[in-house]
Amino acid sequence: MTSPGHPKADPATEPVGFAAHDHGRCVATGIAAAEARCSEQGLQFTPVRRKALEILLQEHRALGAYDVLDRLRNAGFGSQPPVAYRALDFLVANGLAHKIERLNAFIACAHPGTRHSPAFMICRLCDSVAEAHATPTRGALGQAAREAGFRIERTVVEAEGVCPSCAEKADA
Amino acid sequence: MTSPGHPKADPATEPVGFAAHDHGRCVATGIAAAEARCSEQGLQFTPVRRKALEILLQEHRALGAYDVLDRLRNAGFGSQPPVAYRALDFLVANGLAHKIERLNAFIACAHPGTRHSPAFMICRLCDSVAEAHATPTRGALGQAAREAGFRIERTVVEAEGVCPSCAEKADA
DNA sequence: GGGCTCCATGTGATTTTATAACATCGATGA
DNA sequence: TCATCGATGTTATAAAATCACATGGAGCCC
Repeated sequence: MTSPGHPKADPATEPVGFAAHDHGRCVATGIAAAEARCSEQGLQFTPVRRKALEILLQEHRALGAYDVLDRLRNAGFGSQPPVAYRALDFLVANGLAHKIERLNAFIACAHPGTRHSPAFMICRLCDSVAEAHATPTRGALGQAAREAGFRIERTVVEAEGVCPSCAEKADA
Repeated sequence: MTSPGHPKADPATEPVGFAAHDHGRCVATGIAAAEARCSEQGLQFTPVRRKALEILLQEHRALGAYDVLDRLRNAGFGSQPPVAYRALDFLVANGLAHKIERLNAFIACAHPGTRHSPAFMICRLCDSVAEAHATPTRGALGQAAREAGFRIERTVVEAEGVCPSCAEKADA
């Protein structure tokens, strides 16, 4: 079934988002962007919410709500599912995180502040997830919607496959 | 495929998949296509699997696995979750049905037999679902994948919004 | 200050969705 | 005959998400 020999990537050392980068900076800019957005819009960026976003920003992969809950509990917050779900719902509702439907899991938004329809590339070997922009109204789906008279409000676009670094390992 | 354009008032005709059509025919052709495909590929189109597909074909909306399970039970099949999940897994694995990730639910394939990347339009008001074709490698996502070196194997494309018939009702 | 509302947080309990683990049975074929 | 395989069935459990309700602080009006 699952092919052996492809250890999960270590998020602290692996190229993430499929490209090497200064990861500490991701977290800092993510939090800063969230603060900016919240103060702009009069939203409460409370401690749980901030911590939940930090948790997501630590990784370039999607975390299940219960993973987030564990870490929130360890950080001294409540320990029941609604604690995590409420924080995540807030982040998602305000464009600071996204839900990956295919994985029933959540990831910090990689382009906070900009209005966008996200699209995701999910590596089935190392579980890393990269965010790209989708253009739902263009392309085949947009055309089908126009022809059918369907009004698109929101799109889920997720590609599953193999990321470059896992493909390289597989070749070797 | 089903051709539109029936005069209204035929009880077998209801606007589904956002367009009026002879629905009884959907079921019949769906089952026929499945039979063809299975015999072609040496797959066992067993009674539970056939019934599960029939159940999905009855509706142009996505059914949860437990809805399907209820109906299978009523039809005399086993009553435990794996009964439904296994039948649904078979249908999905062989292109006879799709899972709508956004809804954690399943729908019969509208284009059985043809290889395709499905895309769905989900009405949030009446829960109807229409299937269209996606062209994942074209468009923004395909380009992002090529640039990143990501190999796409499978895509989830789901648009949530309002179908024409609900939009009309809302206007009124 | 007192009382009010609003909203965020916390809890226990439950529902919904999905899998694990194992027994049986019929078809196939050595 | 009997070994194997795949399909079906069962019980039990895991994983994901929500419900219902209590508490507590921030802001506000009087």
